[in-house]
Amino acid sequence: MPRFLTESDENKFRHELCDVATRLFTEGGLAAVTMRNIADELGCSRTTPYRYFTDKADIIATVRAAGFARLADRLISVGDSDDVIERIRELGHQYVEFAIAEPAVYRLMFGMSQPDGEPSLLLEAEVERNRVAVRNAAREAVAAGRLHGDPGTLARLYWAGLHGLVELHLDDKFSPDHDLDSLTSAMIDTLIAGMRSPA
Amino acid sequence: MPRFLTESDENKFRHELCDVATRLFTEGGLAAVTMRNIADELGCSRTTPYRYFTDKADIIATVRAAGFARLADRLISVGDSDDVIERIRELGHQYVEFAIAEPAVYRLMFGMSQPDGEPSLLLEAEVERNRVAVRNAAREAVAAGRLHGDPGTLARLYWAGLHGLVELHLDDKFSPDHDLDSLTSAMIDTLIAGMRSPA
DNA sequence: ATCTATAGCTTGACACTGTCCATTGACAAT
DNA sequence: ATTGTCAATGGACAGTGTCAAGCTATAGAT
Repeated sequence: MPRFLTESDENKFRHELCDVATRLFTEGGLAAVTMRNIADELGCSRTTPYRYFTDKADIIATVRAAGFARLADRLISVGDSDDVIERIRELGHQYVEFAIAEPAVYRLMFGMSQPDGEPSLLLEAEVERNRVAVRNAAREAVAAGRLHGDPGTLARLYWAGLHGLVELHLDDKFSPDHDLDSLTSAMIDTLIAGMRSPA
Repeated sequence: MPRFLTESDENKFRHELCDVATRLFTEGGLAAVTMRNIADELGCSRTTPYRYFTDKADIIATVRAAGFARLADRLISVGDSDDVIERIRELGHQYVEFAIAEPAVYRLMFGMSQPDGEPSLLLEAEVERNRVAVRNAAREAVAAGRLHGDPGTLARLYWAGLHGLVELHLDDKFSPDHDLDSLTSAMIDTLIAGMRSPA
């Protein structure tokens, strides 16, 4: 009988490949993420990854899923402050901080949604973790009477506002002289202020 | 002396190629936008476009610029209503309507910002037209005393909120049961409400 | 200790991409 | 009619993702 791969062996390889792909993308953009480059960096043949991933698309999806996982960890790490509003503020700042810390990955996470084939379940699960992190914060604020409206709607608006801010900043769509930090605070303040008064 | 190309000849070819590329992208995604496909659709050789465009990147940039031009036309077409706030509302709805009308182009416009080479001046100019359209509306509202804050900041927040909403919708990042129209109204109302009270 | 069946890896193709470059074709001025 | 030259073409070339056949090394059977 030949040598068999432990499940932890598979996971280890997948993890290492994911790290390499992430680094290649961060350093050289999508053009640098090539099967040959990944293989060279990993010290294996160019077709070896096909044992562990079905596609190159599968690899990209895994990199994106890992990014969403790190973002969700950040959002969840925002502890229960005594002030619910303050917690929402901190959550927003953590969101933007992640985007600034990993701009390349952030753009890959949101800019590569292609309606091809069946979507990665792992990716979908990690996105959901982010959803609930924001939704929980909104729900608590509404329950505490500090915000008014449908928690689901409020969560979506909050996420969208922050995401739009980050994307336009990363794409340099804003006028040249803008400070993302103060703009982030302004967005958070404006949204929260708008959510305070009953509809 | 050989046959020379009129400047209008060049513009005509460029325009037709841009239309073809836009259609190919809308129908088959980025993978369908290939020099050979464009050439076949245009009835010319695969290298002929290189007389009119420097690169494939130049072609993509032109398609994006045309998209920004159509969006800017929409935003500018929002007439001076007697109510400044109502004008801002209508501008927001027009923005989202464009994204829904041309989702593929919208994603190309915002999802293809690569820090490669020198940026297309035409593209930059069309983006600026969008900026001023939103900024003017914000400026007027502040001048009329209906909104409070720095007009530039308000314009950026408004654009970012709408853009984030559209992107998360197009990328299916929201929970399954959401209505973009009502979400758009909610975003507009929330932002405007938050911008009403002095900071 | 030897043999063998086979999981995992590798190499060689293939179709495809964008783009350069030499060649061809067609036309305006002489 | 000749000619000079711009525009268009088709043949390459390096690069891509991926399939398929062959190779290697090893775990279990003898």
